[in-house]
Amino acid sequence: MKVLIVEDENSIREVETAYLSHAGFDTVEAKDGKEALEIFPKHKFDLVILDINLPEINGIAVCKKIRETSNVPIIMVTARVEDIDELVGFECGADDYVKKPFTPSVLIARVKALLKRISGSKLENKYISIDPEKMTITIADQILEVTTTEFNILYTLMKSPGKVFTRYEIIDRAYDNSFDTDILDRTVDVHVKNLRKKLNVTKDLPEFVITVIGKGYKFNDSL
Amino acid sequence: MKVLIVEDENSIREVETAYLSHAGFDTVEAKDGKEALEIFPKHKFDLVILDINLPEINGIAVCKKIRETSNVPIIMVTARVEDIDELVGFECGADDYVKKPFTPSVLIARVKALLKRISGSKLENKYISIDPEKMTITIADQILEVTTTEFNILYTLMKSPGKVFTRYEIIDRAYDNSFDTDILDRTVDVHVKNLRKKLNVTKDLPEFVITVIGKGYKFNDSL
DNA sequence: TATTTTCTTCATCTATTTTTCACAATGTAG
DNA sequence: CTACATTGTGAAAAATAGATGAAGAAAATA
Repeated sequence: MKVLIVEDENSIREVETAYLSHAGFDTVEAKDGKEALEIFPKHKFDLVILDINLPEINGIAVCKKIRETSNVPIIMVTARVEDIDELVGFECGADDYVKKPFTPSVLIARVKALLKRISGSKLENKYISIDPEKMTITIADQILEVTTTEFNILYTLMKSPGKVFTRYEIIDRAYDNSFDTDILDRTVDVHVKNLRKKLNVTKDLPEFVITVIGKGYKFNDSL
Repeated sequence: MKVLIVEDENSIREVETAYLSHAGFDTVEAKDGKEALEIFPKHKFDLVILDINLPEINGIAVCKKIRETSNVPIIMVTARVEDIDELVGFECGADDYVKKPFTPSVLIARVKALLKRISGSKLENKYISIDPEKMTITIADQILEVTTTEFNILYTLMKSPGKVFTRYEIIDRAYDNSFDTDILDRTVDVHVKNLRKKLNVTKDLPEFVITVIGKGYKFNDSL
């Protein structure tokens, strides 16, 4: 788990880094908005912690800029409560707000909570919506009934649209860490077949699960 | 996997070497920047760990010098957080930064993470972009459909632009380590032919895969 | 325990890819 | 320029990979 910490005050930034590292996160620091935007595309961050009052480019602008290319979870940090009030009304795309001063444990708690929230959150596009909490798949206003395995496979693929998963990767992720699975990779084919049949509720639907011959499957990322 | 460790303090260098060796890496040590630049071209390193504060030639200069001839992954190490801040903004070409003091396990984790990140990362230039994760090739905003073998061949060549690969080297690398392949080398010609046809999406494109008569093929490195 | 549902395996069919081959085209050395 | 070697190419054959239906095993439910 990689976190980008954007904060101009050295002391605060170091504390944030120290605690997040200690909590097992990989951290990268940026001391102003310009630097943050330079660093951001060079890594694959799972979360961004962003101070609002930054020199040069302020946090809100950084947040909007990041949102142009990424849905990475963002936590905004500020000393002024008024900022938070404004921000919440004012759509900047952040996922959570934390008020300074905060204790490190509060920050860690918020980070973990956000990651958990995001990781289990709905995924949707124009055609399909999938809700892991309710374990439902909705297409064209129809709620589909799929099995747990089918759901997990679709959810795995859909979390990273376009990324090609091998059959073994799919087994690893869609089955609850059951490491000793000596399941044949061909089993995935059968689940995909059944899933496709269920997803195909109306005509004119695009192909959701795409076969990548010689590799595995991916979720259609051109939707 | 061969790692070059550049660090002037004996005790730290020894610890780094010990842990990396234990983790299965082949290590070579250099105790200053001058030595590093002498040793570097003599081996084929998969990664470089580079201290910033070195006598004579500092780490940043070493990094830039290495970058003139190689894209080897580089991890910069420093005791001063300010260094990292500066560096990240300041393009020196390193791929990751680690703050001293670090525990050995942190170093190993970063090394592994970096190698993983690099190994599966996108390659691109002005004309073409190739994404191993999505297994896609993009030219002039068009996503091409190529087979697994074609993709692997292009990816192999593109990872080392300008380097000439014999047909057998291509077979070795583009096929999943299936050593006992008794495939004719001319098969590569056919794949290259088909690949070229697919890459040729618009006019005015440069030649991507170049024939080196009597040797093999290389990726055009003048793009 | 009986019943139902889900999961896995297997055999078969179909689609796609990979390889080979023969010949054309091109490059190279004398 | 000729003769030889190497590469390009289209098409057929061979090999591989994926889709599918069905059946038994396993798991969940009643």
